[in-house]
Amino acid sequence: MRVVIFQQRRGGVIIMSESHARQGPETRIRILDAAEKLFMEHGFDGTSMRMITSSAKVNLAAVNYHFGSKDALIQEVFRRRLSAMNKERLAALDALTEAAGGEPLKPSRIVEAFFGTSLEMAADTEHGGYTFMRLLGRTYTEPNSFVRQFLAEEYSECVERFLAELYRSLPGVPREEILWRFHFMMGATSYAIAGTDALQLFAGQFDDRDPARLMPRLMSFLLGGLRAALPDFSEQALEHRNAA
Amino acid sequence: MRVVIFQQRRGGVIIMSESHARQGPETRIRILDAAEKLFMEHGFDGTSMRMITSSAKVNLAAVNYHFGSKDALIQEVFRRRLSAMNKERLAALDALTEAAGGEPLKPSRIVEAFFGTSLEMAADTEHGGYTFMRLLGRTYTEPNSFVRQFLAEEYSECVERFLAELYRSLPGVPREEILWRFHFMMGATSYAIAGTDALQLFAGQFDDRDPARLMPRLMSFLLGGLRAALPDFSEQALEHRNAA
DNA sequence: GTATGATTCAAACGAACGTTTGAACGATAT
DNA sequence: ATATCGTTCAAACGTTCGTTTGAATCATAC
Repeated sequence: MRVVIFQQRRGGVIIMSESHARQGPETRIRILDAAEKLFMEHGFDGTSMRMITSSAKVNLAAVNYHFGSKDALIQEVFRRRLSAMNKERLAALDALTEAAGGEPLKPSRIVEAFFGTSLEMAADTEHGGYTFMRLLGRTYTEPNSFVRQFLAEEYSECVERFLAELYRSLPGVPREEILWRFHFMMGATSYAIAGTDALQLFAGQFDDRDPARLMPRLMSFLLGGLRAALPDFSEQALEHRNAA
Repeated sequence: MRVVIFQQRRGGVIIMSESHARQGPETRIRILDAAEKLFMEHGFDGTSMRMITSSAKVNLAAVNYHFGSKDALIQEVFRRRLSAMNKERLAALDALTEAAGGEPLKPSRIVEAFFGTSLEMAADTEHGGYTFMRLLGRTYTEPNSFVRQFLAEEYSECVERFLAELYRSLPGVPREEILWRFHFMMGATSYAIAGTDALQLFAGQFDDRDPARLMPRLMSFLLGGLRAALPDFSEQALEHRNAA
């Protein structure tokens, strides 16, 4: 009767390094990489254990041995990337606030620190960053997935700090509007990363997908939206809608 | 040996009206409504035939009898809504161009005609419009789904016409930039509709979800992004990224 | 009333699913 | 050499999947 403690994951790094790879790279990593790619392409339910293990060239039982279950594997796929990404974001924000010396930051700097990190990660096609960012984009829109709860916890601290800086940076703008616009910015960024196919389909002559140009393109759009004139909630808007 | 021709769907309306509803509303409609809701909540793969038929209170075999297969059901879920929505969009655009009498339209009008239609449909919680728009939002981000091909075909004509009007409306802006910004606008709108949970999670104090206010909110953001200053592709941008 | 043809129904089909099992393996420690 | 322990392996577990089947059920046409 073998008992495996899955909470060993963190300390397990030490064990792993002493251990021996029977067939090439570490099995855990191979599984995570394969799962990440397949989850991005086919979703969680559309990806079977057999697809993952055969793609990673490991035995079918390896996932349950190393991670415990399919759900636990999903969580680990997100954990290993999200934590680092949000740490990078917070570090960029810390650098900005320190350089500003107590003064409110420029909105453009805040937006660049947050969404620029997304784009940089998405530009990394060599180490799976691109794959992961597309997976992240499609996971946002899955309402009932248990991953949602996980994402919220992982994001909350980071988003709270960036929102606080945005509030300071735009003192004349109601916080509710900033919150909404932050939401819109996330949507635009998510599509910029994940939805290239969608754009390509109804626009055949579409060539310039140079990731180096995506950054200034997206930033122009985001900042234009963030600094746009405030919405008009008067009855004029209602008349306007009825007329249309 | 019973033979069922599934291509009867269109002419089938006549047959259906002569027919008799053995148990309340038409079985087809009940299935489509239940499937739409379940697909939105759990995705295509996460929704089983048994979930659909038990939710619609019909026999398990009813889906295969009326639609032929699960995939065909998925297509029909989209077809019955998408066609009407894009027709409405094109009608709105026709009304605008006619009123303008050959002159280029104002960008704000074009954006309102396209994305306003999305919001209006999403505001309809009584007839399933809201459910469908959320389903649509999550389907955009599923790369390998066969529905993607279907969506592209259904959208292409409509998007082409709106893009053409945007080009005419913004003669000084490179078409590639307009295309990208249209893409960004689709992302922001999709999140505005589908991603309310995401926003709520990391912003607990979030109250104002009044759909009547969403329209001017989103329009301000979209137009601000569309009319933003053009991106700077000079080497300055690269230096800037290295500095950050 | 009887034949017709569309629809519903309970039951079953083979295939694929996530997971478990116990033996085999291989490097390290004694 | 032998015992130990983490890992891999082939095989099987019970469950659920989408789909099919053939009989039962209904309103209509004759």
